[in-house]
Order: sequence, then C-alpha cells, then structure tokens
Amino acid sequence: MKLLDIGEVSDRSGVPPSALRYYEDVGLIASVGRHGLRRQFDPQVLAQLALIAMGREAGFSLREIGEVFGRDGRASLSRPDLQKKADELDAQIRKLGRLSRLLRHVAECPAPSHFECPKFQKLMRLALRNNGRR
Amino acid sequence: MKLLDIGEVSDRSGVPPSALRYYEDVGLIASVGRHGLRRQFDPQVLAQLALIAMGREAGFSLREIGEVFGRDGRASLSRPDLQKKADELDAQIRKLGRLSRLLRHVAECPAPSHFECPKFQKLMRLALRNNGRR
DNA sequence: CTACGAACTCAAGTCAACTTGAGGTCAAGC
DNA sequence: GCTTGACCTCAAGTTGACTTGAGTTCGTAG
Repeated sequence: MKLLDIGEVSDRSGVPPSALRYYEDVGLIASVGRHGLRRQFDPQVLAQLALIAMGREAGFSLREIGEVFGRDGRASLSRPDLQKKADELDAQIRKLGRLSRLLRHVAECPAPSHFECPKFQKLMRLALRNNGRR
Repeated sequence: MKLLDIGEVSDRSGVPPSALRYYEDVGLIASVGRHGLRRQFDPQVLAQLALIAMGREAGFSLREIGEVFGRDGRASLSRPDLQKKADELDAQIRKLGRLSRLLRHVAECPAPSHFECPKFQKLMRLALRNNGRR
C-alpha cells in the first residue's frame, strides 16, 4: 500500500502542510512513520481529513472532533454520546432554519425597520424561545 | 422610554459588559448617550443582541453579522444578497444533516472500523460530494 | 558527488473575540 | 459630604487554530 508524504496529502486534501503537522501535534491524525525526516501517511488519512473538515464546517472544535473520531477514525464516544451529538446537530439545524426564514423574510419585507414588523417580531420570538445551549 | 445601563443590558441579555463594550467598539451596537460616564442603552438593543447571538450560533463572524444587520437593525444588504445568505444557510443546513446522519449511523453500526463499512463510505462520499464553499 | 527541492523543527507571530486588571470617575444613599 | 458600587478607559493577556520564518537535513536527479 503506497504511502503519501505530506505534500501529496496536502494536495489531495487541500489542507496545508502546516495544518497537517498541527493536526498531528494535537493528535487528530497520525503518520505511520518516517522516510528520512519525512512523515509518511497512510492514504486513509484523506478520509479522516474529510471527516475533520466536515466537523469543522459544522462548528465543532478540533477537540470535539477528536473526541468523536479518535485518531484512527474509530469512534471513541459511546453510542448514547454519539446520539447526543447528533441531537445537538439537529437542534443546530433547526436553529439555522429559523435564521434562514428570518433572513428570507427580511429580504422581502418592505417595512423600514424590521423591529416594527409583526412578522419579524414573531420570527424573532420563535427563534429566541427555542434557543438552548450548545 | 426608559434607558438601560450596561449592567441591566448584560443581565437581560446574558452578554457580559466587557463584550457589550467590545460590540460597541466594533460598531455592532450603539449606546444612545451617557449618564455621567455610564453608557445608556435603548431597550431595543436587546433585540439586536438576540439577533447577534443567533448569527453567532449560526457560525457567522461579527463582521458578517454587522454586514447583514447594520447597527440600527436595518438590513444593510440588498435583497439578493440576503437571499444569498439564506441560501448559504440552507446549504449549511443540508451539510449538517448529512453529518448528523453519519453520526447516527456510526452510533448503531457494529463494524469495528467505520472506514470498512459500506454504508459509512456511502454517507462519506455523499457528504464530501456536496461540500461547496462557505 | 553535489546541488536541488521538499521536508523538517522550533519559536514567534496572527486573527477573532473577548477577558482581566489597574487605576480613575461619578451619582446616589446614608 | 463622604462612601460605595457600578461604571469607566486603556493596555495587556487568553484561546484556538493555524501561519510564517529562520536555520537544518535528507533523498534523488544529473
């Protein structure tokens, strides 16, 4: 199985080498060894990086991502904890949906100040009422 | 109309005074004047803060939030730009949905390493394929 | 065998979004 | 009229996630 050096991982994943070294430092990914000085990566790291990218886009910190997918891509959380993470995501999704509806309303509402528009106020109350933690 | 000083705004919004001053510095909110040294805020600032909180939760930077809702709560973006923001949010929502499905699968899949599970791979490909920018 | 280029390490810098701390001001209650 | 507590300013510190730069080391092509 062919190994990749950092430049190739970077090219294929779009993640700069400096960030890859950083991810290794904090234990998110691992190289399988060295060729001289050079880190050698298993191609599977590309899938891990894709997961990491997804997690980042979802707003998780590197620490949280590391908790969910250990550095080998094996989930380190218990099933209930994973369900909980998914539930959190779903809550976040609903929140974004409310914000999206708010924006779309603002885009088409003719009121000069939205704070005076009853529909805006309703959407705001709705958005506020349902905001738990995260 | 009664004005609020910073402590009261903080208490009602949950945003610490230091952050409120910071928001004022960067032009996200404005006080209507001073009572002695003390900033006086219009109660409307609470609604603005709620909007700001929503934006933050949705992953927008303060700069982006400021672009969408000017410091008076009046949208400063054009309608098409607002639509575009909403479209971005919807894309983000779909992305989170894919990640949520991935997590729920991991939670119930018995495979030792998920990289070997075909359903996992399918969900990954799906998630990857549809990731644009943001 | 030597030169090149791609990697390496390690310390320091950067950016956003705040927080903390020191030292100062002021209005209201006693 | 004095104390107190809430606020003020300004500079510096903090955290996460990297980036940048200086100086170093290899493996490979010529």
